[in-house]
Amino acid sequence: MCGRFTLFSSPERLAELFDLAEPPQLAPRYNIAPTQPVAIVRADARTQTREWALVQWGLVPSWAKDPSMGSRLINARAETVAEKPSFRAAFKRRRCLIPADGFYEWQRTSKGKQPYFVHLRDGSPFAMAGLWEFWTGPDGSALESCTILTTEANELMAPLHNRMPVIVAPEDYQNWLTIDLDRERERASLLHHLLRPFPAEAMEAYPVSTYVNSPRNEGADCIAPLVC
DNA sequence: CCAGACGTTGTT
DNA sequence: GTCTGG
DNA sequence: CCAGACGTTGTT
DNA sequence: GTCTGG
Repeated sequence: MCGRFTLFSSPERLAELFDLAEPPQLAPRYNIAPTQPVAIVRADARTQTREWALVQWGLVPSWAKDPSMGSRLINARAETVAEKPSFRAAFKRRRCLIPADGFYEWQRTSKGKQPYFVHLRDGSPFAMAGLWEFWTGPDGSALESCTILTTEANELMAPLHNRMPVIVAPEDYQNWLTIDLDRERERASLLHHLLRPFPAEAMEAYPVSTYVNSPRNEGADCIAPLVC
């Protein structure tokens, strides 16, 4: 699954990867946790352009009575996302990309839980597949939120965990962001095809200190290789 | 009909 | 043990 | 994901 | 909002 990740790549590099006119205003983050604000890239159907947004991690369905439901909807299974009541509306036309340059997974061992930092071999930032949603409170307050899609683990991840976030290849960004399943239902299979495990050969993982365990620890020490 | 759930993970 | 909050 | 709380009354 | 269970 994906319960923590990082985003410390330069705004210029992110603007280039996501083909955005303006670099996003983002400070480096090494321990992004559920309920915190996360940067997303989404398409504006009106203007046919991409935009950045900061939304809360943990999807709050539009029909939720209060926002507390979000803390339990930080991930959505790719296999069932099109059918689940909490996600299906967003899957049709509110998909997004969630920029990251790595994520954490905790391996369960006889000695407890060992965190690992997982990243691309070449160190590039990448995009996780996400959904976003909007919610309006009884008092008119507005909230935007998101969730990260998961799929089965690839060969690299399998020893650590049975699930991993969906990583979208750059050539698939446009389809993921812009297909409208209300108007083009036949393209659902194309979208589902994108939600496959990323190639293990392009990824790498190494153990890190349990310093990362607490969401209060936000420094670069989170990704320091564990010295035994 | 109304009430209550709506999710993922992991563990047993 | 289980739920909520970050 | 992990960390931290988990309760009521009354008083400041 | 929509579906399932009583």
